[in-house]
Amino acid sequence: MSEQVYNPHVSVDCVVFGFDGEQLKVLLLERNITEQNTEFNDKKLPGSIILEEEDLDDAATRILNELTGMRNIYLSQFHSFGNPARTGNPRDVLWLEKTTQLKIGRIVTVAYVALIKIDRKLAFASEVSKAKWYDVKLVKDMNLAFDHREIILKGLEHIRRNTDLNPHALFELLPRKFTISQLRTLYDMVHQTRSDVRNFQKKVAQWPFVVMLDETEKNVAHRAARLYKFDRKKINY
Amino acid sequence: MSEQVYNPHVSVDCVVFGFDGEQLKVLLLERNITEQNTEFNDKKLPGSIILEEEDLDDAATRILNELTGMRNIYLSQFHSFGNPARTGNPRDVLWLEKTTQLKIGRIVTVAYVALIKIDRKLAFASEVSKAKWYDVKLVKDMNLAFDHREIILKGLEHIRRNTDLNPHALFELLPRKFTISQLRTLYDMVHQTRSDVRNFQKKVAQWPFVVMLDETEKNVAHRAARLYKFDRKKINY
DNA sequence: ACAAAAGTGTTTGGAGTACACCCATGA
DNA sequence: TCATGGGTGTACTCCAAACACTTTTGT
Repeated sequence: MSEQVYNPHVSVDCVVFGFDGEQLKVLLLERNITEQNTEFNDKKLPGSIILEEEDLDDAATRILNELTGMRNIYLSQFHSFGNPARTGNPRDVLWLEKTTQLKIGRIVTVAYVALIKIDRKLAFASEVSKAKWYDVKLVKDMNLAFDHREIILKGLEHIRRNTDLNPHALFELLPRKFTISQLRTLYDMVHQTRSDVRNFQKKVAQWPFVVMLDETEKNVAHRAARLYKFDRKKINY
Repeated sequence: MSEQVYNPHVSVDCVVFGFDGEQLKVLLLERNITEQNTEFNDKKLPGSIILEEEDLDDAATRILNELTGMRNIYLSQFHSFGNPARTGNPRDVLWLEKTTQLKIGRIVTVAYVALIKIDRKLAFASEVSKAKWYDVKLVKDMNLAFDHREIILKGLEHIRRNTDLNPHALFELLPRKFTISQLRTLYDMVHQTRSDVRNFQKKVAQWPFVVMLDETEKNVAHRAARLYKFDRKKINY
């Protein structure tokens, strides 16, 4: 394996979405900066400058693996951000130079969306910084590094458009066995709609890739819901 | 205005589409390289490394303006390409270093799609290289620099998906006054379909932004078709 | 008068939407 | 038995698709 030389001109950021059964969440890292004896806290997207010999998709995969310990995550590139002003905040640049030990000028970042099952216990093996899930609705009022707010919002837009055309992507966010109402809640969350229970059942019934299991929920204080699974092989192209 | 310093790590490439009434075309530059007394010819996308203080969208706008003399071109970023192997051909790197006078390593390129009316006389003011329209169907068998074939094909995919959702973009490609059958030919070209004449008329009739004019074609050897125009203000959001 | 493309209606099936009640389970 | 969410059917509307003949114009 060759030496790990970084390329300090291009980075990759990942907008990692999860779903806890009720809300759409995004995974962010805490950043604590000590400046002249005062502490400053904000959040940032998981991301990194790329390696000199690394493809962009590989960089995104690496970042997610370093952060969560997972492989085979749904990833898709959605936009690049290169406004020179995005590295215009001296706090961000100083922090970067400290953590990377490199001289940092302008950085163009390529942003990816990742969808993961929130129930998998994440091995947050990583760094000093801790990863936590935040409700996407809170993003617009959070303190975020660089232009990460803009990136998150554009990532959201991207999955909305995208799951319109391929509903399959949604299943990356659900547990392996799920109920129709979990699916409906998620669907409505991303599409910003409130769909009718009966009509939604009909819609799902004609998705061949949603298959009914011979199982129901356990230990719920009401009628137990039927469980379903997603079968990728049954997608019709 | 500040000095024009280039950033040799990031470039922008534009996949410029046009429509001649029958075929979908892409605008390419000829590249002639003399190597050890033999000439080598191929084509490339209009593109350039970015300026140190330039946003990505601005770079795309600049490139198109330098090439065509036009402003207000429909432009949309669609993907970034960063495989280290994309600058793996020594011919490409030597050519770049010669034309830019810079030491070139790896370059990540951000690709844009542009749609223009082929009937506007392009002021191909530019460079030594000449721009010409090529049928997109020929792209897969052409000699292209870098990974430009891949970029063009991905750009095509992008406009297909995109004009599904906003048919408006199509009108960027048509002359100001057009017939329904020109619109239909174009529509079928991008969607790879053959739509029915009558059904298509009905579809268009309920697009408020396609407005009928009190004019017909002139000098055609058959019944003259009615002309229409596109009215951007009548788009319903 | 002929060649060439323009323009025009009707029918059918499938998908989306609106809407209200009974069912199963645990507490 | 009650509270909580699960699960089901019908009627209407709208859109997409299939399909063939007459009209206009130039040569």
